[in-house]
Amino acid sequence: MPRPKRSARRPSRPYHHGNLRRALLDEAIAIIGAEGLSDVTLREIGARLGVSRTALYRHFADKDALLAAVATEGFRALRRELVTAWEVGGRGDEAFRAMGVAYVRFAVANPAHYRVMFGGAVQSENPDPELAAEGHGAFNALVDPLASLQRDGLFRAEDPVLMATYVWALVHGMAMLAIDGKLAGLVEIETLMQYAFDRLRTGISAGAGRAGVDLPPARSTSA
Amino acid sequence: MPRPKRSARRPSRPYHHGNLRRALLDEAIAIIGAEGLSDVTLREIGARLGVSRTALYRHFADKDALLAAVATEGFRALRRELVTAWEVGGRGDEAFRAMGVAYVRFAVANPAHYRVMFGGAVQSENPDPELAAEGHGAFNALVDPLASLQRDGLFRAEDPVLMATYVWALVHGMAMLAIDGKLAGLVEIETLMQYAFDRLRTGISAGAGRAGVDLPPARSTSA
DNA sequence: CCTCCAATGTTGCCAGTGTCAACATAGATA
DNA sequence: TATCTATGTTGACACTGGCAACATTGGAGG
Repeated sequence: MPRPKRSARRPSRPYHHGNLRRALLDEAIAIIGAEGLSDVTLREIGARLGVSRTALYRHFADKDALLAAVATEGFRALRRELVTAWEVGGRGDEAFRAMGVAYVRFAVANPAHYRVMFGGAVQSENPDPELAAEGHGAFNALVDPLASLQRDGLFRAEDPVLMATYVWALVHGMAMLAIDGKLAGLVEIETLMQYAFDRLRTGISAGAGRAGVDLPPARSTSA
Repeated sequence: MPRPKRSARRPSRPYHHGNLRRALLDEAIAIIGAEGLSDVTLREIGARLGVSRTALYRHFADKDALLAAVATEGFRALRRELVTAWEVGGRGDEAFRAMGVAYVRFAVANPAHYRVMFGGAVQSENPDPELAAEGHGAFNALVDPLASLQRDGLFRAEDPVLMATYVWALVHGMAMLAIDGKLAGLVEIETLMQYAFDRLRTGISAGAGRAGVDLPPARSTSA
């Protein structure tokens, strides 16, 4: 069922667009957010920008390169969310939980975009250094706070990269299950998060208290 | 780059195949395992079976229905792995860890198939009751042992579905990160698993011992 | 046995996709 | 001003999933 294409070319735009690369990227992200990945088609992007379908090839090697750039933008935005949560939260124990919540909420709020960031559509072939760099950046937004909490004696003093990967797997898993609708009828994602972060804390915390007994009251992550 | 198509139709096969539905399914799974999801094309499947490209439509509504069936088979196989790990492992604490290891290894061994089981290619539209049922079956292979360990007083006595979902998110997250190559240069998946299951155990166990102190020695999951 | 029909498989065709080669245009540079 | 190069366009092509119309068959009823 062919959607009615809006936005035929603006009557009098110059032959050269000026900043087409950026526009293509933004339009792709917009479509992903509004319609979904399957509606991201070179022809559709071109049509919306009033530009021909192959104009894109002057700015990206191919469609995968465009999606890699989309993914890169995603990691950049995600890192911003994480850093904000950490700093606004007070850079402590609770702020770390807030980062986890922010991570999952980002994925749930932008499911298609989040899938592009992972999902084999991209990374398998050409490694795209920019994407890798931005991905590491987002990961480090997790590692650094964690190492800091270890230094403060709040978390177990273990390889912070290993611990961060563990935490990453947990939030990524919750995000993916939520996005793919696998939690329907089981649990609300917010409920799962609160439970998971409690159990996570018990698992990695260095604090006193017997295992199986909750640590001091701590909860406030606006949920 | 068009691959050379092998297996032109066998000279004298009867017009009616006999059990084409099963053959289509197996061939799709075979291609997914050997080449990847993007090589699963109706024409390719037909060619390999020496059957026309649209024969499939007498057995599946469309390509998504075929993939849903593939996913269903995947959940069935996964559940078998889990149940085996639990029973062979002795239905105890260690057997539970073995289930986790088996889960992640299944995904890593069959990455494309595992992606079909999740990944939006399938479940979003027509719910496919068979797929849902088999998915719940695999999930219950996790819930039941967990509830059993709770009854034995080994794990915290909490909503077993909630706890199982938490565990599921963790193994799913590790599996996806590994499959998507996001762990490259960070950690080996087996190392991550061993660490994660130690921390998980500390988090959900009801046992004595101070938090932050490892529980009694327990490790043997052939890794 | 024959007849007929529903199930199964095939062929022709269509719209839609990503991509390339050849061409067009225009901003910058000499 | 002349020309060069970056940028954008047009016309193909091979490939995909899917439908409609047709072909072939095995089996059920007479």
